Amino acid sequence: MNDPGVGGEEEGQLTLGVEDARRAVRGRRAKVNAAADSLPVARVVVDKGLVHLDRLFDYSVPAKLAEVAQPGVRVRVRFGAKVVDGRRQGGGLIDGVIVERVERSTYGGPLAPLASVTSPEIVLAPPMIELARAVADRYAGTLADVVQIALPARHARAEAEPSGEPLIRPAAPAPGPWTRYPAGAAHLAELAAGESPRTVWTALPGPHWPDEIARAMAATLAGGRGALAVVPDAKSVERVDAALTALLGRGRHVALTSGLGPEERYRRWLAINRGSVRAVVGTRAAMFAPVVELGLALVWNDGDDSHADPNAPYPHVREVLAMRAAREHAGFTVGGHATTVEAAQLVRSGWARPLDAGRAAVRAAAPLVRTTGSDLDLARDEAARAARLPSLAWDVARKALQTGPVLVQVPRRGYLVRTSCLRCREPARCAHCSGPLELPSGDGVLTCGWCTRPAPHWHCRVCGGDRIRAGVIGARRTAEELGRAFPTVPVRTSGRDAILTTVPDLPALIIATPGAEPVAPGGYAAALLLDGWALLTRPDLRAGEQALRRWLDAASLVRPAGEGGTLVVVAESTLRPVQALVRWDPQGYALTELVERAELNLPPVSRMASVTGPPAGIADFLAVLRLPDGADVLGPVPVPVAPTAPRTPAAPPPRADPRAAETRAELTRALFGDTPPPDRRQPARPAPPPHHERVLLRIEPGRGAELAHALKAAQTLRLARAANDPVHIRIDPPDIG
DNA sequence: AGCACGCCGACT
DNA sequence: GTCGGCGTGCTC
Repeated sequence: MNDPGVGGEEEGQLTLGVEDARRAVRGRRAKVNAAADSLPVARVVVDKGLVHLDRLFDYSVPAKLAEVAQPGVRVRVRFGAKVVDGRRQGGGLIDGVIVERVERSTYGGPLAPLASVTSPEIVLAPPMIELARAVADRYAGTLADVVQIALPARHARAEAEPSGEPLIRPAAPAPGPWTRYPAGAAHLAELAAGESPRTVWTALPGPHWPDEIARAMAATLAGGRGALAVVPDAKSVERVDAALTALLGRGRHVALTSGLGPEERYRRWLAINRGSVRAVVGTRAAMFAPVVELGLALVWNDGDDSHADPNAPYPHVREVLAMRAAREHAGFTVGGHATTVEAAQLVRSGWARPLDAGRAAVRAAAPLVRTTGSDLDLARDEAARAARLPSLAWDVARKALQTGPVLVQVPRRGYLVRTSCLRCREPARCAHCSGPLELPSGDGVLTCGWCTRPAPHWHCRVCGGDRIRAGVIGARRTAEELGRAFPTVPVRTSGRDAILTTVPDLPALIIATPGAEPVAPGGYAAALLLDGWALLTRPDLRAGEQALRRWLDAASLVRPAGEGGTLVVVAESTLRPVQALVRWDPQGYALTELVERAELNLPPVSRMASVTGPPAGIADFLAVLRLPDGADVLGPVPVPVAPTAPRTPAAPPPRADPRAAETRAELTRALFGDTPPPDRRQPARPAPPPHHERVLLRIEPGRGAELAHALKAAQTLRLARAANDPVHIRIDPPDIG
């Protein structure tokens, strides 16, 4: 505790109520612990403790902290103390942030004083607190949880350094690659003029998107405002960072990635917070970067999983940035080679407008896309057969390898597959609630995974077929197999654990999983997208959308058709995502998907939430829940106890404390000799398998806030009563079949 | 979540 | 009697 904090608490002091304190001040008996003269109460969000109870705690502000204890500063407070004879006992020091200063407390009891102000740095200015509050409400979470995500750890040394003067505005950049978009230059001009356009940007295939992001940011800077871009991974941060450096030089922007150490992270974050730097590119956590006077909030590739924060309450970058843009009157862009259904909804609702290039420009930039069925039509060549490579893929690869590298995209292992129509492969859905139909291993009755209704007379709502196909993932082609098929060509792999960033423009086979594709500076001569159907039959509402996004991302690394670039996708050419790829029409796909989701009452048109926990907890939660009119309850259904689930009650502990039992045994042995008394405990019953349930809640469009509010109220009520059988709430659950 | 108060069974 | 088990409730 030799931190240069400002102390306010004397050891063993008598706690004064606010009124007492003010009387003391008035009576000119002001002692060390007298409360501040004006706004003597600080409302504090505490960092630990009441994990789920979303409350602020009031503390009195000692006079000596009156100036420094501003809203937004970090403080230390005593928490959890007991009052004995008017004296506070126990209670540890915990971290918190002052949310506001008020004249009087609504709390009935005596207030403890702020123990100290950790530093005068305002790390959570009121607008950011309001944002955190809104995000917490949107996701039925707590302010403390959101603050924890938004604030980086403090580092005293970084804080002691000056952050430098804000730099002068750069000149507006040339439109550069934006000239390929009819409205591109105008969009930059709007940003530079201080306007706040909201756009859904469908990026042309090719390597220019980092430069395009950098130019949009630079235009915003030219208009005197700040810009924030959030991208899915460190690799993408590097690309945008490089483009910004090329455009602005050094010192005008920062990159925020999780790879930074705590000191450097906090140093950069402070530079942003202090207004020294106004352009920020980063990964997920950067969504809360306190850019001064935000003029543009941009998210790239919003369909990527990494944009969903893994910490409660699981805010999504796209949603948070949209909220920020609205609150801070900033421009907003969601961009990618693909279009998510959520982005399409932003356009359809009129909240954002499309920003795209038109058919001719797309045709000029995209590779030739060809499709081939998966298992039919295997190549005649012996080695290609062994690698299960269709003849078209084989031919294209062989030819392309004469002019450059060839990318082979293989899906990762471990996709679960549910049921689909045998004829058209449309996922089988429940006629009542549109949930995914599952085929239990025991009996053969099709059952809805959401509402548990059986579907014995299912028929496909697309083609009318009535035969079910239970998906099984075929054997994955390996790099070695491909290597044998092309023995003279170097084979390199890029995947989860070893990601290649770039590969030279030389003939080589590059095997990569989705998202890990390296960039070839001159573009790949060809790309093969294998196992397309495996991506498509994943038990996920977004399977088609995700597959298309991964294909488009890979396809964007291939040379244009005019330069011989060719893409082969191994999947049924009649499937909608495949057709969307062939036509290079991500927006059309997203729009169709959106219309369908609306018809089926599925997200993001309807808002959904899941509640997971032990059956007793779910039952109690539902009993307590006052659901808004018209909301649906689907389930509950049993679910495996997820590793991410809230504190799996690890194998029920033995009834009695084993150590106590042991010492007692020792004691009896010492007292009564070596013969232990008969053990009267019940013979160990086999522990019941851990079992959770999940219930889905659904509400019509536009009423998500009501649902979140009701869920949070029920959660709060239960937690106030007892902490038994805790349940876990998640708005926008990612895995709803 | 911690942590304390408080009310029932085994040992002395 | 007294120790100590964890059920219930509070934390500014």
